[in-house]
Amino acid sequence: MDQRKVLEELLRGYESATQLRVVMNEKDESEIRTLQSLAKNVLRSFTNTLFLFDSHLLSPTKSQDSQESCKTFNRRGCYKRKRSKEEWEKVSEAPSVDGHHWRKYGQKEILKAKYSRNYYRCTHKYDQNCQATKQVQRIQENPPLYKTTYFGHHTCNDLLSSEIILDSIDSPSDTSILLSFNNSFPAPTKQECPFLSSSSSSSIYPSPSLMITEETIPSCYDDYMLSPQPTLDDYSMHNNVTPPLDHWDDMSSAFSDFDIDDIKRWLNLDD
DNA sequence: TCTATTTGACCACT
DNA sequence: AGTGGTCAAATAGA
Repeated sequence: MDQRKVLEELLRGYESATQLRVVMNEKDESEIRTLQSLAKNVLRSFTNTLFLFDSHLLSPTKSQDSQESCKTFNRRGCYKRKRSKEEWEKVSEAPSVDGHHWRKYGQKEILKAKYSRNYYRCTHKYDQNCQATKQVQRIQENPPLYKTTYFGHHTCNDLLSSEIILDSIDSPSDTSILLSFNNSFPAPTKQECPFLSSSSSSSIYPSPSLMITEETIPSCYDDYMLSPQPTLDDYSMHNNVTPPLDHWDDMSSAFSDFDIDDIKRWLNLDD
């Protein structure tokens, strides 16, 4: 599958939806409320998908082949130093909320680093043999910047990782809309995206199929992916559900890492 | 009591 | 030998 064409198509849809929104804003609001809602969902879907591409494709992934010399021991402190998993980094103003449940298992002072590095593993490491881990390190004070390095993909069945929650923003009676993913297309995946399925450990990465289904979901997951800012001070609290966004314009702030220009630049550069 | 975090120890890697 | 990744006992909190 040509990822470039997917991106270009998504960009077209995104920009069309944006224009549609502008046009609708100029009309009688009461008449087009339904259309507005639909347009919001369309635009949000494009935004979400572009966000995925932005963070997954445009951020180069270092693939680290492991040292087979690593051995597993039973004694304390013995471990496989490097796993044969992919790794990738993400730098953000806040420790990224990625929709997975992590358990901190270590903290180290790193040489020449101002801040200590925190080590996390998937909560389902043992019950579901999920090998995903991540390291979070603060790299800057003002504004706070955190570098998160992910190792391996989730193989656990984590609810938040397998479904995208896209409920309507301004219509309380609306049923939630889930954006489901399957493994139809080969594409990279990252844990920092709360809405990307990672249930497969195969080399075929999950990719959004833009299949939208309506389901009722627990309210605690409402607007999960639209959380504008995760808790900064205590990363261990990153599973908290942040308040829902009430305004359309908050969409942009919800995707601090999503840069439409980055995607456009990437498309041009690759020509 | 159960679960998550902290932290010192241990060991692989360079 | 120094550094960094992981383990697991101790501790904290719900």
